[in-house]
Amino acid sequence: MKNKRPTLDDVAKRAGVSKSAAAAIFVQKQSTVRVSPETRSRILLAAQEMNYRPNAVATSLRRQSTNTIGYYTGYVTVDLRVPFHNHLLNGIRQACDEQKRHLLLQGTFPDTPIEQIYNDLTDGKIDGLILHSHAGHPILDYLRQDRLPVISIAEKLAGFSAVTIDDAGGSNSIAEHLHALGHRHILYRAPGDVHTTSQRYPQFMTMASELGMEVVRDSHLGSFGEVSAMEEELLRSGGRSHPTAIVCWNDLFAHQFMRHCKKNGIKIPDDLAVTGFDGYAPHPFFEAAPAYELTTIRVPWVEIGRIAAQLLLKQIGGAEIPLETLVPVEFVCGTTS
Amino acid sequence: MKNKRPTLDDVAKRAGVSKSAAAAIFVQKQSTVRVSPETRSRILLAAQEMNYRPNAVATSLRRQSTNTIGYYTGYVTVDLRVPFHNHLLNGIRQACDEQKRHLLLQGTFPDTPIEQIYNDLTDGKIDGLILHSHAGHPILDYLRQDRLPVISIAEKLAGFSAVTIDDAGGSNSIAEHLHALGHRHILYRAPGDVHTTSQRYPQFMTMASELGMEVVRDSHLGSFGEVSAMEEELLRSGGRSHPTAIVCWNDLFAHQFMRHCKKNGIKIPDDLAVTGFDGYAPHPFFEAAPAYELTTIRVPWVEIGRIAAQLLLKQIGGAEIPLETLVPVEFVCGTTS
DNA sequence: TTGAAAGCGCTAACAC
DNA sequence: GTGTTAGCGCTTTCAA
Repeated sequence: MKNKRPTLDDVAKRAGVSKSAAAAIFVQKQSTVRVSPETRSRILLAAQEMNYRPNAVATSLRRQSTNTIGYYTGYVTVDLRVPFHNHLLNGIRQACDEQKRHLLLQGTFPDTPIEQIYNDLTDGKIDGLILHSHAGHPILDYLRQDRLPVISIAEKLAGFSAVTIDDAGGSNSIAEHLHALGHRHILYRAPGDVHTTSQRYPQFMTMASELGMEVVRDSHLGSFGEVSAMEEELLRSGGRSHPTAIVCWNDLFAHQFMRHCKKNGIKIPDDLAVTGFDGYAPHPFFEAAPAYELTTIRVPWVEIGRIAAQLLLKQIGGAEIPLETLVPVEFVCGTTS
Repeated sequence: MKNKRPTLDDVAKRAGVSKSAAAAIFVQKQSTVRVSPETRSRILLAAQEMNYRPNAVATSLRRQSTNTIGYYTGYVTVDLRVPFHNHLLNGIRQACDEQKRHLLLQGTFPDTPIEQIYNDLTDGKIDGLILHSHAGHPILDYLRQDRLPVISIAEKLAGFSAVTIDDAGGSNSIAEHLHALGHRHILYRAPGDVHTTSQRYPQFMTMASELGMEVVRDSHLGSFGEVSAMEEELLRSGGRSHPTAIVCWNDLFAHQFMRHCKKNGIKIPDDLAVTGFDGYAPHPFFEAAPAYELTTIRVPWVEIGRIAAQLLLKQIGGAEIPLETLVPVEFVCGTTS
């Protein structure tokens, strides 16, 4: 039973027809070749008897396309347990499902040389790439040399179309919200080196200044938002410019901070208000209710993944797609402010 | 810049050598063909000048293997936001990374006809499959006809190797734990139609009986573990056989139940003890602390994914692998019992 | 050490 | 309508 798999040739021979007659029946798109109903059923019978199924790799080689798209992040290796990745990839998958495409997660670790990554991305296994990276990342120059369709997530990158989110609008909402609550001294928690903050922080600063709030930025944090010595210091000192609200560039940093507060008996929002950014909607059924309902900006990452994949597939199909597609965000008032 | 990509032929021509000489240099495994150092560098130079990279699809066709494995679940469509899926897939990815393989998530939705799924799974795009399904699922018969290497997750399935978890041991631990706490009347929450419970429930029953506990099973639940009318009834009635502990076949059902308790003012664990099963370890940095620390059985799904992928890759490599690999679980005492 | 040639399994243009 | 044929880009055997 487990012999070599039959090829189109085998089927054609058994049905007593030529390869092209048989091919015409299995080819997705309408072939120019016409087959009489009688021949057709003879071929189908033969195929069934032999348990024939077309070989996708041969088809891909011939057609120069694989019906598969890829995802690459230039930040870290993909850990699917991280909400950002699983939400985004879930959206990408949805779009793939709808359009009967496949999603390839290439194997790469942090120390894979860039040429190797470039190779893997452009060696023909995928028809297009969803890219989560930032200006200056070495993969960009490589990809620009290539003809592989690419769409960027969350960041505009010269030479590629992008799906971006309304970081500015979200930052404004938070500034206005805190101002309305009477906060005047803010601590902004963000890493020094991550590019996403480059959108969120300046806008928040601008809006906060306009509203007459003072902002201190702490960028000496652990890469997962652990509380720094400077922060501890600032929180201890009870002076005039003691911050009353902690604005975090993302939810993770907010949760890290709240963990610290819990340990140290700091009451939220009575002693300090805390806000985040990203607002991964918990899965309606599968997630436990979080301990705090964070005030945050909800970014619809699932939807963003879907939109990006849909646009990419259009582009692969030869259509022009807009250079930027801005996805709106939503202010969510929780119990931490 | 963005011309057609050069082929091996192009490189060979430019270097003034034959295709096979050039091939010998790019082929992964040691070729029988030997090339002089001088020729070699001439070829490499030409390749570099033309920005040549081998076409993976052509290689796959020729080699009849793709360095890619797939994942299919026969239960529901893959929602990556569900901890079970993202933990398992994360483990699979880890193994793929380590061995420089790729992971393909095929596009399928619930109503895709089974033949279509079978086709997608066995049309040559993947070298092997990680399967999460149950006895009686129609895909099994199809896959058995094929030569595609398959490894099953969490369930023994005739004809395939499996990575299983110690459901029995975990169930025993819970029974003993509750017994030690003095519980004698238990409500067991499980769906009627899911096969995972077939391992957990009978074992729990056996152990509970041995210990002299009484168990009522409620299987008339919503598919996400919503509380049923019978359960409400049972909880209201305060008779002798009123359950004092609720054992859930998985964490999800436990969380659903606790949500109900919270709404109805039922105190845990004072009024009722609750236990789960699966215990997805929260990601150390990226997840908010859950509202309750559930007493549960921790199943190392990430590790299971890794082990399954490693075994599958061995099998693809031609090695014999054990028919069953049992992964131990760990009792975790939380604050809900 | 190098080159020629035969496929892997399929598609599509073209001739009958 | 149906069959023939030339590749897609690569690997590998075999002969030179």
